[in-house]
Amino acid sequence: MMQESGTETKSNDSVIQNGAGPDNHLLECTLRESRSNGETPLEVGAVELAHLQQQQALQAARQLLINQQPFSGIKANKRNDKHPSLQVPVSVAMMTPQVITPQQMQQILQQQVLTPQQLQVLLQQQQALMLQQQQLQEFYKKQQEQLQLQLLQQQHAGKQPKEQQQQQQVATQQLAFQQQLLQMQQLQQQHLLTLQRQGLLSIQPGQPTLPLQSLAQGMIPAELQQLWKEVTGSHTADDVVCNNHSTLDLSTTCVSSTAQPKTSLLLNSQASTNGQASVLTLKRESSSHEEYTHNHPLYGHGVCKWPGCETICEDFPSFLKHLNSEHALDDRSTAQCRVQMQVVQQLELQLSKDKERLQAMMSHLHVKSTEPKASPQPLNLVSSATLSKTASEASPQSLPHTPTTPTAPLTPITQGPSVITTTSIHNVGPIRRRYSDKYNIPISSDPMISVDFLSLPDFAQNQEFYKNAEVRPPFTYASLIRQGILESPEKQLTLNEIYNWFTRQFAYFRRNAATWKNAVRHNLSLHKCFVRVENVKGAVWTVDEMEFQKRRPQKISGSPTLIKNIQTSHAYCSPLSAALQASMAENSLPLYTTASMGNPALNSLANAIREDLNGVMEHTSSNGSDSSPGRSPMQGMHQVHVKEEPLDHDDNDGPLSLVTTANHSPDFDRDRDYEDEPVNDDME
DNA sequence: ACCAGGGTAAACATGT
DNA sequence: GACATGTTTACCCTGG
Repeated sequence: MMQESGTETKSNDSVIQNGAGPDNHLLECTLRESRSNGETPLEVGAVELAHLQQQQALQAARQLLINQQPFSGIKANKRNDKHPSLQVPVSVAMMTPQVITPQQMQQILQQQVLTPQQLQVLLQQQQALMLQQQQLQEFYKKQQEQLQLQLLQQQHAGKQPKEQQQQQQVATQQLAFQQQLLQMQQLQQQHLLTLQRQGLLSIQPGQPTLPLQSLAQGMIPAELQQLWKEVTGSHTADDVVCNNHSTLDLSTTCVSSTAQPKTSLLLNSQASTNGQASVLTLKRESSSHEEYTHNHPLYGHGVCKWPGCETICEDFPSFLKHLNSEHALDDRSTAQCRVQMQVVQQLELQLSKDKERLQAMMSHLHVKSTEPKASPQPLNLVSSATLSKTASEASPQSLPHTPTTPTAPLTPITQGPSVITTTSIHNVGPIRRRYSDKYNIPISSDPMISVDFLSLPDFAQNQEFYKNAEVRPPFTYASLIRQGILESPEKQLTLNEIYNWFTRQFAYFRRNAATWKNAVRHNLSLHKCFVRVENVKGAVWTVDEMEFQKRRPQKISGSPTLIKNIQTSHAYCSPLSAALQASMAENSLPLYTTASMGNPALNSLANAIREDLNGVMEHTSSNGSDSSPGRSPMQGMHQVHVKEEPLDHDDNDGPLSLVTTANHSPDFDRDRDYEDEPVNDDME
């Protein structure tokens, strides 16, 4: 048994590494490549860039999806280690970090300039973009396959007009989707630009390509329109007339005769390089030449950033010369500028659509983070005021050291599929006091609140977040251990299984295993609510729910905050009252059956009962011998001690039979009274 | 300042 | 002896 569990632990550890390591590895690789790209004078075409960035987004999206499942993500991570993204039919070149990589998001976090709401919105927008890109990419691939198939057919069967038409249609569709992909990419650029403009994201010196391209391609339509007016003058009116839409839909029929067709944009054709933007450039140069010398939107890394140009200019004067000569005011440049405006406009529209879609998705998923109500912040998105300290707490790197190290790096928060809701937090168990306030959990401004548990649906919902986000769960070890045990089908787990549960449910516990495992063992031994039961297979740990309830600090009546929260927070949905539990136990009901736990109605009822009793019993606990603040008022009333009878329960599979006893130790921990547990003594 | 709860580290014992 | 498991103690931090 011991050997077996030991093997399990080892394999589990390896799984942990596989689960967390490749992920980081992938991200690090992405970052590295991005940075190396920024330092490389060579450039790739926009299409290739778009493909690569879309693959990045795909990777991230896959990661998000994969991580929703406990173990599949580990395998997927392994797969990601091999960089399957490079198999896409694009030339493998340098990657420009125009997709907001997790590192960048982490950077944002570290800069502590984002409010949680902002961050949440950004993350979700990014996620939505990634997913949409994935869809487009898949569709694009299908179109590509179809095109190739038809090409083959054509080769064998000879060319026929219909097939040619079909082929053309497919090609057109493909181009359209390519354009969509490019637009998605540019949307992300704009997204990033918005971040930059808001000062939320600073671009490191090693990544000059990013801001330049973003600036070049992510201009706000209003600015472009103004620019357009300045540059084109009388042409503007024609544009408006020409537009089929009220916006800047500059179709190819509208642009001038020398205008590039739509495909030229997405294919990044080597359009002749002369354009009217140079006028503006000159205008700017005349005003503040120095200012734009190193920050010209159209110049970066010795390369002209005019769309489709990429002419190498050794220095800024040569670039200016090139700009004046090649991108002068002519129809072609005008057309290019129009196309760019159109792209920007469509990006704006796309962004608004994506926002709407995001809202719909969130409302569908009952995500509460964007609710306008007070302090609906997700757990991981702490307020900026407390970000630093919380970050150190939440950082997996900070796990081994003491909580007094606020300088620890911020946790790389991987965006999880769900967001922590305040209601569900309290369903788990006691919130770790020192973290609860930092996490800005509105409901628990009183750290002594003891709303808890037995709401596995809610808990599972939050678990989805913690499975992916390396955020330290704000629950005590005892609560987590208990949750893990109660989630097990037999309400009992071996130590190793508890370990596995931790690593499975919390990305945070996939690191520093020695630390938290020690803490788990410590808590198991320390807290009386955890009962060790030996059977043939070995020792398993169970939860003495009454003991667990006893430790709950009860200051409900004395806490105006709590009272207020109770009134305003729909009673936390699910805590099962101790009274109800006791009643169930007395009636030989399966205390921890999944049915009872998964019944929201029952949980609500239990919660109401519990709250009422808490309020009533606060001052009626007549057990004078127990003045422990950790004692629940319920215990004075019931004095029911759920205890295990190992002799009665089947060694193999049967759930533990629960009998009630009348006596128990009042203290939850420290004074663990083993006389109360003759079973264990007997067994040991 | 004190206390309690919680986290972390570590020593130690025991069993495999 | 190595390792897993379990117990215990000590120290620290946080919040009341």
